Amino acid sequence: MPKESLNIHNVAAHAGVSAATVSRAFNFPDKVAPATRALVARAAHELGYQPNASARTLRTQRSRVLGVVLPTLLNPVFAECLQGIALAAAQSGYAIVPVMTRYEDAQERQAVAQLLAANVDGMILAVSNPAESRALERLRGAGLPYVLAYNAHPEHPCISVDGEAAAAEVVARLAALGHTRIAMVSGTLAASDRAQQRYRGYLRGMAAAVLDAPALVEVPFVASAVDALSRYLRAPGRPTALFCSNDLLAIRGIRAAHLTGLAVPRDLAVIGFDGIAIGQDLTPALSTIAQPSHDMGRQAVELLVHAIARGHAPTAGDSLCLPYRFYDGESCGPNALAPHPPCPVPTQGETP
Amino acid sequence: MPKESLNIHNVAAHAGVSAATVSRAFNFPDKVAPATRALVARAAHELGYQPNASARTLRTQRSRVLGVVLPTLLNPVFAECLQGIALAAAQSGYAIVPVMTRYEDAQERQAVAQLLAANVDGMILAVSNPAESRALERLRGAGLPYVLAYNAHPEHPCISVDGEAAAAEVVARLAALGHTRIAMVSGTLAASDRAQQRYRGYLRGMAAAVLDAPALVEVPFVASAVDALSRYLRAPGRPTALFCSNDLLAIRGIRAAHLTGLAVPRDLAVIGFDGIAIGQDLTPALSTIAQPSHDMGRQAVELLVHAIARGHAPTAGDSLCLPYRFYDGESCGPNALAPHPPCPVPTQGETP
DNA sequence: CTGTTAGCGCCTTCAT
DNA sequence: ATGAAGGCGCTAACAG
Repeated sequence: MPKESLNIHNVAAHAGVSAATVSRAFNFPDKVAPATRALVARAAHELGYQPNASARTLRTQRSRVLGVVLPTLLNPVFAECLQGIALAAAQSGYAIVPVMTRYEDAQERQAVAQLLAANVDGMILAVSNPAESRALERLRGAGLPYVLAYNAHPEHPCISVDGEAAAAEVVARLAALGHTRIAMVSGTLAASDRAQQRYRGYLRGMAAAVLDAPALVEVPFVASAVDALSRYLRAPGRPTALFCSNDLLAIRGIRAAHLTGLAVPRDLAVIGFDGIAIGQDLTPALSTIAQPSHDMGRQAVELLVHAIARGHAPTAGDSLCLPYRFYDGESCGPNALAPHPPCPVPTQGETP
Repeated sequence: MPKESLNIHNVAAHAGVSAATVSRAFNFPDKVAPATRALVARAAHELGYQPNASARTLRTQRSRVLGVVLPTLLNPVFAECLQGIALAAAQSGYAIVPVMTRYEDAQERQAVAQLLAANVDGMILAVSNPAESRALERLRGAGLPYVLAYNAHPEHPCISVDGEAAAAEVVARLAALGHTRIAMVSGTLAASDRAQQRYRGYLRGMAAAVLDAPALVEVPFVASAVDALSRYLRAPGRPTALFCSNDLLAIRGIRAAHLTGLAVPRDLAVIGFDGIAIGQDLTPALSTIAQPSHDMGRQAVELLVHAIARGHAPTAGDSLCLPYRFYDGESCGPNALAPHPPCPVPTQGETP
């Protein structure tokens, strides 16, 4: 028997008022006489009373809970985002219920179903592919307010960064540093619209620099990424620069370089994507495109909370494209093998 | 209007049965005739009906929600643990509500109060100091099932590892490698019983090795850890080995060493604590005491879920001390300045 | 300003 | 095996 039911009537009795007054004292303090309010407050405090959230939710149809759907917390970028979400939600008086989906569509659908049944007031989600997500369809069908994070799609409300522009900028910087053999590394491309977006940017950047783009290096299993990349770097005609679609891959790329006897950045420049905090404490410090993960979480919460307060779900028009920043770390440098000294890097640093 | 109320009566009407039967069909399928069950299932499916969690919670006094109180997700060790908790909880049919407290006691208390009001069935928490936690008092007072994670305390149910033994083992290994000036680095000691436990182990290990223990290096602010440690390593009489009370500090210690011109492990051996996944992909790969964070989360959930099913809260007697493992990475090596070649390392590798 | 009343959606005896 | 009825704790009209 973990719970002794302590309800509004107990407090009402203890304070010598009616239950309705206690309710009002909690929800609309100004609608009750100061003296009565104090009376109720004291009674509640003495008994240690807290309004029952379930009853309140049942009655008002508002739970003050936000659902959060993320691929995994094993990638710090999502952990940082969830931290931002948690803080912002707490500040707005919302609790959160996170569900991890491992980048799998089936898990995403189940997560949405579960959160729908749990009466959440809204959802924040990072899905593998918004364009063909059954989970999102279900969500729209339910008419529940939601915002995508990291994903970008014209028909959904999204908090994202312009990954394509960022990737193109990375390539431009590498090209300016004298690199010509610039390879891109990603996880399973089909599993992430973000990786696809970055790959488009990479191709665009390569075209702009009039460089041949070698085949994309797809590393399906993170556990074997170091081995796969080591093998890749040992093969003839290896690139002098690696653009990795996320920081975890970049870190493994650096490790692979070391195992292969290549010094970073002297023999191989490595640039990541995400800007996870730990990257800046590594040696070499990670060069990367930093997304404001914490802020993305915060903004997603605020968009959602405001929309809920306004009474209608966010729409694609509410989407926000947040600025990214290039962290010029130590894992990226000029091409030591270049025939000519590199020209200065372009000055553009942020999205418009 | 995000929700069209779709209740048990709608389904009952659609199926041509009573609401009670629908309820039973969902909760006790065997208590209803197979034909009726199918009828209800079809009706529910056609209407897209899902039982309302709040109403169910209100009625049954069971929410199937677990509260989780953690310091921060910015430290991967907690993110990994939460991932484990989330997976295990999902498997057991529980949702989770995490709250982050930044190592602050006031936040811990508020988190517990919030989760109590949210009607969670149980809580998993990592607090800064179980011995004098007001939050835990409150929790015991409420009689709600809970388990501590990472913390170890004789009067609470805990899932932990023997940090003291682990720390002593680290020192023994370093001593065996010829190190005599072994320093320990931690965050604010007062803010973490785990750091205190590890410090005790360090002191014990130093005494056992008949070595003088230099003063503890306390690094209160993580942001300035690299600077602080760089200064420390530049001072005369610097240690040849650093035992850091967590991996994040160890990574910063390695960075500080590089900035100071010290090679790791040649000039400075660095050992961390936690075993965060990313540590194994760094160069040098992190030597550390690995805690089974994922498993700790899983076990905490299982302990709690079983206790809830049994009907009474876990007690201190249910505590579990999980085995740790020493990851022999590349950030730790023999003392190059030692007068004699080091003896072989001890063979013990795990807790009993 | 305060009290009375009537459910929110569900589960669970108690009858049938 | 199924149905009828009451109430979990709370809030929102409506009276007074």
